[in-house]
Amino acid sequence: MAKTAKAGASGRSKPVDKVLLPSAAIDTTDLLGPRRLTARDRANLATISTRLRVRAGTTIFDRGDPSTAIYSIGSGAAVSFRPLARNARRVMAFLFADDIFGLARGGRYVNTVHALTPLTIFRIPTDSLKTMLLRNPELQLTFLCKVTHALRESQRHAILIGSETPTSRVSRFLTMMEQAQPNPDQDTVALPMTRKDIGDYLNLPAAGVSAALADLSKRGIVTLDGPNRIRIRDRRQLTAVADEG
Amino acid sequence: MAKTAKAGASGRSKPVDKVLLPSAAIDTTDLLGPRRLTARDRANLATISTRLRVRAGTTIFDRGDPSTAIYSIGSGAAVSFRPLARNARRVMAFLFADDIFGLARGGRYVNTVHALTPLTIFRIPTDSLKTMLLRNPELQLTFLCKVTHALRESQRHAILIGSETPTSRVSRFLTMMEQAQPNPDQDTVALPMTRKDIGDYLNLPAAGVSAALADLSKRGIVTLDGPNRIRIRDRRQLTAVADEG
DNA sequence: CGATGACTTGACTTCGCTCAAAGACAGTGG
DNA sequence: CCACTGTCTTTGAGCGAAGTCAAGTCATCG
Repeated sequence: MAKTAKAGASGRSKPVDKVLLPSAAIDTTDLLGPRRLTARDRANLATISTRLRVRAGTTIFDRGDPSTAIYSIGSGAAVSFRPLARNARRVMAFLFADDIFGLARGGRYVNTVHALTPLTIFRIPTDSLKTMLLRNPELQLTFLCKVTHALRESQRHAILIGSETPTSRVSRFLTMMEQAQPNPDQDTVALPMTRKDIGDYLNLPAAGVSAALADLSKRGIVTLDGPNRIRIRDRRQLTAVADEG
Repeated sequence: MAKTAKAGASGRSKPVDKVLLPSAAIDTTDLLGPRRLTARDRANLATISTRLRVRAGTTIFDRGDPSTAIYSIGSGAAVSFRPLARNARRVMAFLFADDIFGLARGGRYVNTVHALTPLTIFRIPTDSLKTMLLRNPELQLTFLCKVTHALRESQRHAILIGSETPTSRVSRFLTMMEQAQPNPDQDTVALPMTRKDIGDYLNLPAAGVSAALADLSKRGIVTLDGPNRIRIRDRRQLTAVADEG
């Protein structure tokens, strides 16, 4: 390590020797590949979690609600978003089976979570979970890895938002959705969310999402089997468009 | 919980009943306030970490390098970024004292990290750390909280990038930098990075950053004590501009 | 069968990016 | 001590792309 590089703060700027005091953010760890929950872990978690069924359109919790539990998705799809000024919102993530949600700060949920489809979820009280994690370091490591993975996803999201063109963003989004929810059908991607949801995730107006999809369609890269199912025709071009944006 | 809401997928779109298979992302946990390392934790970590000093401009590691350790910053500032196509890059985070970095995937670092200033860092081999975390669940919980915090920061970053106007983005950025590196001087913010660094973080051209700062300056909201030190004149307006973008 | 909500499409307008040139320092070497 | 050089920064002009808005279509639901 420690290769040379163009000076960090040269020219006009003083080298700014040490400056700067403590902080708290992170960039982060990994420690191991994608750890899956073991059968025993699942059994343990089952003892402290309750299973719930909710209808499509339900709000699981709102940003600002007291956070007493975290949740895991058994089946279905949900959307996690943050309300912004001028009643806009930023969609932070789409959630599918095995995803965990319930990010909190200061005892309050940070994001609002909506069910996009009928959902089965597992509710795990925070304090029980904490006790269990402290008694079971292996299980805790699994959670650490899961959060780390969420961090990587969030970073991909930040990159996604920054992509130049709308078409590029949508292309990337399609490949992400395909990875997130494995093959319901080969070469086909389910979109259980509205164009506005997608737009709020990609930082695009809903009309822009439509336009980008139309663009991809005209180029023969995808076809629309109804508004909520996309068929990928040319995977190579799709990733090409995604990358060069 | 479970309030009603406008139907998730109504109108033309079929309710898309359950669909969707396993995945791995997360939204996430918190479990506790910002846990600080205890004196004993620090002592323990000291036994497996080595202290390094690096010059400004040094590359600590590149994206793709084998990841054998994670790092913690003792003092100084660094930037973590990801190279993109067309030799652009996306800055993922600016790192200051007490921040951890070294996010990896599949045994490779995900981001490149550059020293912006002279740096003292602590190198912690991954496998030693893993062993220690498994033996010390309390310490591991601290790490879990740190990663969770990093996740929150990354989500803020995603929101930041999506902010409408350049001026709004820069305003938000200034308040973030102020929080990240506590008061070197009241109402003053140090910027140990170049305009291009800031732009690559905010998804703005360097010229756009300058323009936005000039804008804030003309409005009397900030003044520039040299290019690398900003003085905040009107905190109320600053946050107002940040929010309404 | 009418109403609602989602999606699509097109025209207009504006905002921000691209590009280029000038200005300002810090460090260097004479 | 001073001029030089390279880098970073600032500023301005022109242009293109993308967001806004509104109208039209379609499917589903009551």
